[in-house]
Amino acid sequence: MTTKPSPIPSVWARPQRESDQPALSRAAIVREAIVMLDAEGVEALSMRKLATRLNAGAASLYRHVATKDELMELAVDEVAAEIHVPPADGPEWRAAVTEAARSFRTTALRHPWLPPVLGQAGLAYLGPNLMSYSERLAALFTAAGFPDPGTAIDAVLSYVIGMSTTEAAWLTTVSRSGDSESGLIARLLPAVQQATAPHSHLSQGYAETEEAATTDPAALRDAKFEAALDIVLDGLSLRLDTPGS
Amino acid sequence: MTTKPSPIPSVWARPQRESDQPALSRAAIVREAIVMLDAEGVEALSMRKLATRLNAGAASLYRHVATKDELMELAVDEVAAEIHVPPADGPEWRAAVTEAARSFRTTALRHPWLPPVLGQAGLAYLGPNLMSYSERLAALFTAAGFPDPGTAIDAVLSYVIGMSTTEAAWLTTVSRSGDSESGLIARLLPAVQQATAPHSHLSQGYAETEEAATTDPAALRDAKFEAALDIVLDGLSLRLDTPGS
DNA sequence: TCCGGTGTGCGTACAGTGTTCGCAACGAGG
DNA sequence: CCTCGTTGCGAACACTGTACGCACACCGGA
Repeated sequence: MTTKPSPIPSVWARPQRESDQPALSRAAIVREAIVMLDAEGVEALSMRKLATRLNAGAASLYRHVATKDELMELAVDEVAAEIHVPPADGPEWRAAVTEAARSFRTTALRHPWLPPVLGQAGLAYLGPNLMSYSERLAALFTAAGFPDPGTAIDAVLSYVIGMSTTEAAWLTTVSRSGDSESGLIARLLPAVQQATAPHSHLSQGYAETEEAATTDPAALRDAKFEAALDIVLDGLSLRLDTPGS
Repeated sequence: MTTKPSPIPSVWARPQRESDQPALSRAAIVREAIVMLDAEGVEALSMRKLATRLNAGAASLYRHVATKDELMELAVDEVAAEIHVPPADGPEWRAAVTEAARSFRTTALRHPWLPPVLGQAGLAYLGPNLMSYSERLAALFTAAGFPDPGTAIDAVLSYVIGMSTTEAAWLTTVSRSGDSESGLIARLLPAVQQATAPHSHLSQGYAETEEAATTDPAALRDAKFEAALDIVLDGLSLRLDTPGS
């Protein structure tokens, strides 16, 4: 109100191109969007808040990005660049695939908004970084000698996506709760016990949950990821030793 | 305007409890929400539209449901009741698990909004139907004699979730495109070819895509699901034959 | 030196969202 | 008959994503 009281064009110091920030570019927008997503989650990202953070007006963003969905696709692909896949070198395929799977997971957990967005997006899959990720995975499996690399990719990638989705959802609720992971587990324990009470196998299984409150939950999640991944990789190795069909 | 021009309380036929619909209940709300979600997807569901469909005002819904997120959790759990798991009967575990996996997938594809919501939801997992699903899965794996049923569940469930998420995202884009599945594939082919051009392994792999335009895409998806599932199940069977550790 | 044209920033407005408040009408119990 | 707790809801609030159109900065040519 006090800063711009009159529309008098008798302006003294004109805008003079406030060169604090290096202007406004698609790259800068995407970068800052990712920062916001990481910090506060999907529902905290609004075009207006993002613009304010960039010292810009909301409408300005639309000069560089067609729509919020497109911005999301760009963010997804940008983040996909962080996933590391070892080069294809034949016999060491198991270690390499394990590394690729771990890298996907850590990226997904570093950006917990990623899995659900991936699950909605649709055509973000055509982004260059996601493309080159798939490409490198395919190269790895063909170099290893798999007769049907496509199915191999489906198996391990689906597993990794599913596991990461579940974990990311959990991490999101953790950070929304404002509590630590073990703290939330402890607070949740009564509810879980009550819910699992009528289910004999579950109450037995969720005895682990009690452990999780004492030991480090993150380490336990790591172990679970590795264990189930090993199952999938075992299944894969069968396809390699007996190249039937 | 013409229906309620004056606030005169000289009302003749009072509301008289319009008994077309059986009033308004949490169950009815959730049911109708699922109908809307199935028909038009997540972003088409708003409290106001939902209320209108139930011949009610928007605010009325909040008498039966605390928040939209809670409504979503209820919808997720309601839909989870459709997933079928065969009873645990020992040696036939492979067929039974396959059936459970297929049932999860068909449910997810019947309600394509489910996977992304599952990935955001957080504590929907404590709903009674999801609980009993997990319970029946656990029963199945323990009856089969797996030394570590938890990891077995992780492996197959993560795979199924990941695959269903990807497929559901694809089906969502298909239905948003207003085209048929093979029609959309055909229209998308140029873009895909361009995107995969610099990636040798991918352009080879996506040669299948050309097939998909001619043959039935749904059948092809079914086959892919089964093939990768078999890999996971092979890995599982190893854990059973050699009960190491 | 001026002069258009092009691209960028953005104030404003619109239609829609989830949710809250407070009031009206009802059915049941005393 | 009169209360009381419950249910429905009109209106309002604080937001959201996005379209429109104007103002201004820059730049190549005259």
